[in-house]
Amino acid sequence: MDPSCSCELCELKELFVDKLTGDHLDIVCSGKVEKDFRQGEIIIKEGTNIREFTYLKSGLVKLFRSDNTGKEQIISIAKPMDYVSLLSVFSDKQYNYSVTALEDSVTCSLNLEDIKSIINENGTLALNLLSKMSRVTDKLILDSLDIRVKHLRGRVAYLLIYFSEDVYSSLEFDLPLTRKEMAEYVGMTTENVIRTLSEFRKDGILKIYGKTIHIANMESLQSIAEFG
Amino acid sequence: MDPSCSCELCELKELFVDKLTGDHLDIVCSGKVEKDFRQGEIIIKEGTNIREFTYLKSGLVKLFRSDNTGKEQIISIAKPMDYVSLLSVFSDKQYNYSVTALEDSVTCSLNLEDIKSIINENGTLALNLLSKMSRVTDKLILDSLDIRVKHLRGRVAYLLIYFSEDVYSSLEFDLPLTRKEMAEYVGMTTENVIRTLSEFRKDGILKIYGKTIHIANMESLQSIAEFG
DNA sequence: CGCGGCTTTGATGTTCATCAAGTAAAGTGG
DNA sequence: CCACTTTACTTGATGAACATCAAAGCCGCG
Repeated sequence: MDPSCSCELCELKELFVDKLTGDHLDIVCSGKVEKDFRQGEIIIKEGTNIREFTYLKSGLVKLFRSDNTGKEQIISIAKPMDYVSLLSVFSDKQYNYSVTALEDSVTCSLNLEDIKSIINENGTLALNLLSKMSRVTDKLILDSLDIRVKHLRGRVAYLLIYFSEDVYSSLEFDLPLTRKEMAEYVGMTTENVIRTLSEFRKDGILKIYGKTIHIANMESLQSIAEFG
Repeated sequence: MDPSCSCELCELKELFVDKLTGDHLDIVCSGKVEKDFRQGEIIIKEGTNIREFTYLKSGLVKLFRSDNTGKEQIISIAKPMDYVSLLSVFSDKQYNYSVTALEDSVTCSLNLEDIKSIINENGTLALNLLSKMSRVTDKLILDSLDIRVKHLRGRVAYLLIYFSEDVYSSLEFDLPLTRKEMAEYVGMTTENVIRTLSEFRKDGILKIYGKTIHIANMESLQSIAEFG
C-alpha cells in the first residue's frame, strides 16, 4: 500500500480503504478532496448535481430541505462517520436537500463515478456500503416515525437526549441549534420549543444558560421522551 | 441459462436474474420459495429473525410496527416490485416491523446468506441493489417528511391520489385499507379520516360507496394534497 | 336473529399554532 | 467603544385544528 496516502489515517479506513487494493486505492486516494467549512457555511445546496461522494471527517452538520413556501425542514443531524451524501447518491441526479455546517467541519469528497466503477468490481466494498446505508436510512426512517407519534414535550426531550448521549457524551453541552432550528427538526413552532424548555427548567429537569444546557434529571427526561 | 428456471418469467428478472451467471443463477433459482397469502394473513412478524430476502410478486401489502401501547403505525404500503424486506435486511438481525397482505398476495423468498455471498462476488448486482434500495428508502423518507407538514385534509388527499395513480391507475377503486388503517398510516384518528372523507364528498370531490371511492374532481384533490 | 366489528356523526376538551409585544444578545458602522 | 440595527429569545393571549368521548346505524356472519 502506498505509504504516502493519508487515507491511512482516516477513520473511514476500516469501512472503505481496507477493502481496496492497488489501482482502486490509488484512484480513491489521489482523487480525494478535503474541504474546510466554518460554522454556518453551505456544504451542499439543494438542486445541484451529485458528482461526488462526500462524507464528514469532523464537525457537525444538518441536512434540510425547503418547502414551496420557503420554510425549512431539518431531515437529520449528522456527525462524523455518518455519511453526508448517502441519501440520493445512488438514486438521483440532483440533491433534494441542502447541508450546512452546525460547527466548524471538515469533509472529504471522492469522485462518484470512480466510486461506482470500483463498487462494480468490488463486491465486498459494495456489501459494506449496502449495510452501512441500510443502518443509516433505517435509523432515519424510524426516528421520523417516532417523532410523528410523540407530543411536543417528548420531541424536545428526545432531541436533548440525542445531543447529550450521541453527540457530546455529557450531561452539559452547548446546543448547536437555534430554537428555530430545533423547531424545524421536530415539526413544531419556535415559541413552543421555548415554552417546553422553560417548562423543563421549572420542573427542575434542565438548567438553561442561553445555549448551554445542563440535564439535571436525565431519568425524567428519558421517561418524557419515551411516553410523552 | 437453465431453461427450466421459472425465474425467467419473473418481473424481477431484469433487476436481478439478468445480472447473474452460472452457479449464482442456479443457487438463486433452486433456492427460491414462492408463497401464497390470503388477504389479512401475516407475511412477516416483527421480531423474527431475518433469514430470507423476500419480495412481492403480486398483490398489495402493508408494513407496520406496534408501539409499546399496542397501537399500530403503518410505515408503508408496498406493491409488486417494491421489495418487501429491503428495510433492515442488510443492517439488522431481526425485523423491526411486520408485514401483512392487504390483498391476496404472492411472495418469493431467497436465502439471505446466498444473496450476500453472491453480492460479495458480483459488484454489478450490488450496485443495482444499492440504487434500488436508495430509491425506495429515499421515497419513504421524503413521504414521511411530507406527511408531517400537511394538514389532515392534505394527508387524506395524498393517500387517495396514491391509490388512484400508483396502485390502481383508475379514478374509481376499492380502498384496500379500513378507515382505521388509513388513520394509522397518516397519523390521525379514525374519526377524522371519516370526517375528512365526508367533507370531500360534500364538496363534490369524491363519491363514496362504502369502500369504493370515485374521484370526481382530481384537480381539487391534487391541490389539497399539495397545499393542504 | 343478535352479536361484534366497521362506519358515521355530534359534542366537548386539549393541544398546539398564530399573533402580538417585549427583552436580551449579537453584529455593524461611525 | 458606543449608538444603532438586526437577530435570537421569551412570555402571554387568542383561536383553530385536532383528539377524545359518546351514541347510534350499518352490515356480515354464526
